Amino acid sequence: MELSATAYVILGMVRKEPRSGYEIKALVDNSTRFFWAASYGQIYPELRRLAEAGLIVGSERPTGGRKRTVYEITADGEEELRAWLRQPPQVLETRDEGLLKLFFAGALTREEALEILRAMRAQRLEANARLRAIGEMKGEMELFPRTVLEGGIEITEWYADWCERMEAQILASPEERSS
Amino acid sequence: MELSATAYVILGMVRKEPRSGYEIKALVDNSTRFFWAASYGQIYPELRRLAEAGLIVGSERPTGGRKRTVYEITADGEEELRAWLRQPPQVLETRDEGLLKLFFAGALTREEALEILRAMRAQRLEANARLRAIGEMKGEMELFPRTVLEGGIEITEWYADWCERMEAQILASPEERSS
DNA sequence: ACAGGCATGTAAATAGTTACATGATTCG
DNA sequence: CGAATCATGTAACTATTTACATGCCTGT
Repeated sequence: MELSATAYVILGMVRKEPRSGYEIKALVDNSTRFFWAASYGQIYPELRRLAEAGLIVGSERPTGGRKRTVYEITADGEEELRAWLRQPPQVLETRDEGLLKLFFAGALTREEALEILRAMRAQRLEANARLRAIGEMKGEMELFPRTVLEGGIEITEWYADWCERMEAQILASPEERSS
Repeated sequence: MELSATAYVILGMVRKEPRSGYEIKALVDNSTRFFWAASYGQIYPELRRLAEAGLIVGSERPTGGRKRTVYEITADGEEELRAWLRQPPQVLETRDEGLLKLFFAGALTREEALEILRAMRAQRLEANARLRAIGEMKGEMELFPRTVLEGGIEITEWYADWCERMEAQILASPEERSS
């Protein structure tokens, strides 16, 4: 079958209750997006493919007169999801423009380099605040989503702190010849 | 001009000394790949584009009879690189299949869920070992690359530790109803 | 002689984002 | 009434990976 990881995000999101594409997108944006994002351009076509493969089924559930299709997982879909969850995780990729810039910061003055660390710190603090807000918004959460959320809160905090420490460290080190 | 971040990786890599596409790829794989990867399929076409734009210049430097083109940065290229480095970093994305699986681990037995954490821990420890090996391989490094490398070592350690803590925590918590 | 590394490149496929289009409903 | 949100979708683009092809050079 060979589904993409994004397909499994969808399977996971409709496992507990039927959801529309729009709802899935909103859920992703408040949860997995920090380690696995998905856009409408992926979600809607993927919903169609999963329905064709018989892993989910759609049904019309209009809200008032507004057209709306919700999808729920089938027994095949649940089995497929579980089989995937049992495989050891492979993908682990990061695109971090801040670290990349810091890596090349020898081409800048020290003050400009410190600016990168400050911007990075602000990024982490912002992510941290958003994660905390999500935690407060939702009342009680299930064990695993909560664990992951709290991990996100901890790691963004750690990272912000690292930026602060490195700022101090670089400030204390002698300015190197840039070329 | 609108260059991709990957173009700046190349500019940064040829800033100090002329490099071939092959060397750039090897450098990336030993440094930025942990936060910004690049494949041959990106590097070679990008080298051509950058040369056309006058940001780098290529020259033939065969090794023995083996054809080899090395590229070095131009004054325009340096200015372009520095201008980019001064812009606040934007992109910050992660694709972490482990966290994604952990997020949905409620569909598994607790033992299977713990397996995910163990696999994640192994992933971080492996990354940590590779980073340490890189640090030992290279003798003395410049301030910023070294800072970034040490940050990578610290964070992979922190993460491996988190996995361990979470394993213990989940083991201690009562098994929830999976549906 | 052969394996492994050096070196360059491309085609095809996959993944993913962005921008746009459309239209209904709800709330102030 | 107008703005925001609900809702679905697609086209175009950009990014990126994978697999393949080619061939030389070095060391065993």
